[in-house]
Amino acid sequence: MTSEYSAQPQPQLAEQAPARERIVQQLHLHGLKPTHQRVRVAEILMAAPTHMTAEQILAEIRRGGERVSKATVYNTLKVLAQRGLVRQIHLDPERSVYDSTIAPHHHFHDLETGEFQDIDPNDIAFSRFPTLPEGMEAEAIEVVIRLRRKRPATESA
Amino acid sequence: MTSEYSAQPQPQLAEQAPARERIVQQLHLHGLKPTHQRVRVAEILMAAPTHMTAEQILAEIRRGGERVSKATVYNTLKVLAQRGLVRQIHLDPERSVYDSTIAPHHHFHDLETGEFQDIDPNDIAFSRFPTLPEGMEAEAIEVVIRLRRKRPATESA
DNA sequence: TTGAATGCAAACGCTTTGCACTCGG
DNA sequence: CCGAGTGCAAAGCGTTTGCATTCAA
Repeated sequence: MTSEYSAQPQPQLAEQAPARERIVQQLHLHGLKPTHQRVRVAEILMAAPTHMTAEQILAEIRRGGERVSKATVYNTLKVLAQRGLVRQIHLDPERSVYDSTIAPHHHFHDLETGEFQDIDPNDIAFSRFPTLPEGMEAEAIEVVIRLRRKRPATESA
Repeated sequence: MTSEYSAQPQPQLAEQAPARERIVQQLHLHGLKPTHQRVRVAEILMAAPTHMTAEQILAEIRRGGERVSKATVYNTLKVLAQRGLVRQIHLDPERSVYDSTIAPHHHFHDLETGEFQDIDPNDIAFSRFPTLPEGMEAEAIEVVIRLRRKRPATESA
């Protein structure tokens, strides 16, 4: 039950194992000092395509007995998002969710668990699309499909 | 520069003038005691298709010199949304926005002003759509087009 | 060494809640 | 009249900020 799946449009990464080193490199490349805390945050979020809240990441780090402050997690996530290493999404009413997949894509939103799941951008195409307001361009097109458990209906035919 | 436009799929309302009375009736029909404050909130939000935050509605009521508490505006909006008279949308990172159009539709989101604008559901159609997860059904399909002012690019051709 | 990053707690902005007072039917 | 609704202020929750301390280079 690993959470590895590789359907996302990512450049084929090298191996997964020396993840920490790749993270350190990426942070460097983006002008960020790879401190212990930053590496941990990035590592947890970017290990596989997922959607996590700041609190979840905080909990995950502390679960391993390591020290981090809430502020650092929030600040780190903000910086990672600013530098384009992760993406902050605003589809949850209560909190920000960070998405490790930065390429454009869409989401299923399970209304019962609150969880998000990626939809491959190739699985959605438009046959009709609105004219954009004068002088504007689309920075992003986001489709959210809010899901509910099908009510155990009467099976007719 | 009135904000009236009627492209929305609403049942053709009677006149617009005796709005207050219609509001009072609607509140009654939904089991809500039509107090002065509730009528004002509903009136402001439901006068025309718009998107407003609780603070904007509060300000609008007070602008007319009337008394309302912030709590009442929030509570009223919550109740109106629960009863299906308005719709609460969660596409803005900082706050809830209330939408007077309850029929399913989509949104333009102006990233510079933060404003939302409705997209007629007929202006969007899918030619490819993902399979929903087993046992789930789509409660809503929301498309958000995040807009940015086109940068005054070089006019080629 | 030394500026950048961290930790802690206080501050913040939006929203909800507790409780006494008031109002609508 | 009497319970539903209101107002106010305090509490809650997610997130940010100020400042002294610590750390990576």
